[in-house]
Amino acid sequence: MAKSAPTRPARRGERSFLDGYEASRWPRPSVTVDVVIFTVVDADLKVLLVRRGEHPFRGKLALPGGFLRVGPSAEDQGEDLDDAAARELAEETGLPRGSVFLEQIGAFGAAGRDPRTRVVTVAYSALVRPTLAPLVRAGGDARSAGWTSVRSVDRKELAFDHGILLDGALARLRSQLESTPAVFELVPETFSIPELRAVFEVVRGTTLDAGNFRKRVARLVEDGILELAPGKRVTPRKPARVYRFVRAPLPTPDGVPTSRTTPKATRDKGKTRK
Amino acid sequence: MAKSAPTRPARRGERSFLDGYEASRWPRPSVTVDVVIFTVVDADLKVLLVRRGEHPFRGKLALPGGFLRVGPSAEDQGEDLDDAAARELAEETGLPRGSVFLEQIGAFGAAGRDPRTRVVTVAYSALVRPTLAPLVRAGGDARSAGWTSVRSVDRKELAFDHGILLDGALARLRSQLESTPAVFELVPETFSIPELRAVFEVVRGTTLDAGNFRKRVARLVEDGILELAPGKRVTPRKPARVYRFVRAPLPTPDGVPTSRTTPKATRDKGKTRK
DNA sequence: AGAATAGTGTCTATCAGACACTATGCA
DNA sequence: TGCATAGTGTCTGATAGACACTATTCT
Repeated sequence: MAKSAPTRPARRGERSFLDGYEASRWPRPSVTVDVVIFTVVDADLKVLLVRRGEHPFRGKLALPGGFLRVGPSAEDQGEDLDDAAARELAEETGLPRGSVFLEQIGAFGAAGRDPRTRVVTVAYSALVRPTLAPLVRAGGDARSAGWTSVRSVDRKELAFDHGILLDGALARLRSQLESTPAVFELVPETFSIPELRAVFEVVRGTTLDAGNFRKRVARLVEDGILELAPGKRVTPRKPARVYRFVRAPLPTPDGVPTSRTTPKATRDKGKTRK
Repeated sequence: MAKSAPTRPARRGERSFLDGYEASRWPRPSVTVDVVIFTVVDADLKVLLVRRGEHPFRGKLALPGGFLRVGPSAEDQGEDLDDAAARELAEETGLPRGSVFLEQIGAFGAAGRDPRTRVVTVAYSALVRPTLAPLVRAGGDARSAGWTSVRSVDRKELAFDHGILLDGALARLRSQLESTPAVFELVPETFSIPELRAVFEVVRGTTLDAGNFRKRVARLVEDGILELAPGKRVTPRKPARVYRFVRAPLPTPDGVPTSRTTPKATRDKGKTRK
C-alpha cells in the first residue's frame, strides 16, 4: 500500500487528480518538533528544559518544542521540518539562527505518547557554545527555562516520552564525539587542549589521559582540522596555547566534510617545530 | 512555544482539559512511512522498488510505503510508527515479521515534497537475507515490485524525494557496516569468509584485502561474536568453512549488543588449534 | 621556592594495509 | 597436473592506553 492511499481510483491526468484530491479523509496525526539543546558549562553537560505551563504534564519539565506549522493548501504547505526546529530553537533560546549546530535525531511516534491526540514528534539535537549559553534568556514565550545538568535529570519525570528523546540525543552526541567535528560546537571559538579534553570527558563520562589526548589533537593540527590560534588562555596557573577549528576544511569528493577516518598515507615525521 | 499550542488558555484539571481538547483546529500533515529494503544478490546490492499505479508520480519508481494509520480518538490513537513500518514491510515483501532487520533512518518533511498535501514521511531501512530475497513476491497489493541494483538507480527519477531517502539509508548502512553487527542480516544464516567479504565489498563499493579481512573475522571468532558452523560451502572450487553470527552474545551493561568497540584487554595468543 | 598545570616522550598492544606465500580440492 | 580459490604469515605504519617525565608560570 504505497503513497496513493487516500484517493479515488483515479484515471485522470495528474492536474485534475491534484485538484480533486481531498486532503482530510483519513485522520492525521499532529506533528511536533522537540529540540534537545546541549551545552557544556563548568565542565558539566547541560540540557535546556522548560516547565510546562499547560496540560498535559502541566508543571513537569519538558524539552522545548512545538507544532509543525502546516499550510492550508497543497500550494502553501507551511514550513520545512528543519525550519520548524530552527524556529523553535531560536524562539526558545533567543540566539540568532545559524549560531547553533542543529541536527535531526529521529522521529518518535508511539501511539499514546501524547494523551491529547495522536502526535508524532521529530526530535532534534542542538549544540550551544559555552560562550553563548549565558545569553540564553529564560524562554521566549517562557515558562522558566533553564540549563539542567544532564546527570541529574530524572528521565521518568520528564513530560511525554522526553526522557527517551533525551537519551537518544545523548547517544547520538556520544557517537559523534569520536567520529565527527561536532564537538567543536561545544567549545568556544578558540580553546585550549585541556578545555577540549574536558568537553570530551564530560560527554563520554570518563576521564582521558592528558598525554594521549594531546597527541590526538596534534594529529588534528597536522591534518589541518585544527590550527593554532593567536593568544593564550589566561588561567590562575600556567597559560595554555589555544586552537581553533578550521572551517570548511577541504571539499571532499562527496561534499560531506569528513573528519579523517582515513589516516594520511604516511604521516610526516618531519618536525618543523624545533 | 511548547507542546500546548492548540488549546484554550485552560485553567482546569487535566481530565476536563483532555475532554475539551479539540483535535483538528490547526491543519495537520499526513504522515507516511517509507521503507528502504536492501538485500545482496549475486554480489550486488539491491533495493526493492515499486512502480506507482496512481498519481502523483504515476508510473515512476518509488520506495514501498504508506500512510500511518491514525486512530479516531485520544483513546484509540492507531498504530505505532515502528509498527506501521513493520506492516508495510510485511505487506510489500510477504516475508514473515521478525525475519527482517528494520530500523528507522529519520524523518523527511520538506514542504512540497508531496504535491497533494503536506506529508511528513518517516524513512526506515530494512535488511533482507539473500536466502529470503527470492521469496519476495512482486508486491502485496502490487504494482510490479522488484529488486533493483542500487548502482543503477537514477535518484532523480524516483518519486517524491525518495532518491534522498535512498541515499540516506545507504549512508546509514555504510556507517553501520564497520561498527555494528547489522551486516550479518545481509548474509545467509551460515556464511563463508569470502561470502561475508563480498557483502562488505559491495556495500562499501571497494575491494578488501582477503588476508586482512580474514584476520578481522578471526578476531570476531575469538571474541565470540562469530562461531564456526558445521558443514562447508559447496562451490565449484575448493570448499570454504562456514561461520554463523552468535545471537544475543553477552548482555552488556546497557543491554545494547555491542560489537566490541573495546579491544580485549590483551588478546590471548594461545592458539588452541595446532 | 613550591605547586599546579601545560606539555613531551616512551613502551606496549592492537590493528589495517600491502603483499608474498602455502594448502586444498575440483576439472 | 594445473589452477582457482581458501587460507597463512610477515612487515610496516598508525593509534590508544598507561605512565614517567620536563617545562612554565603564578603565588
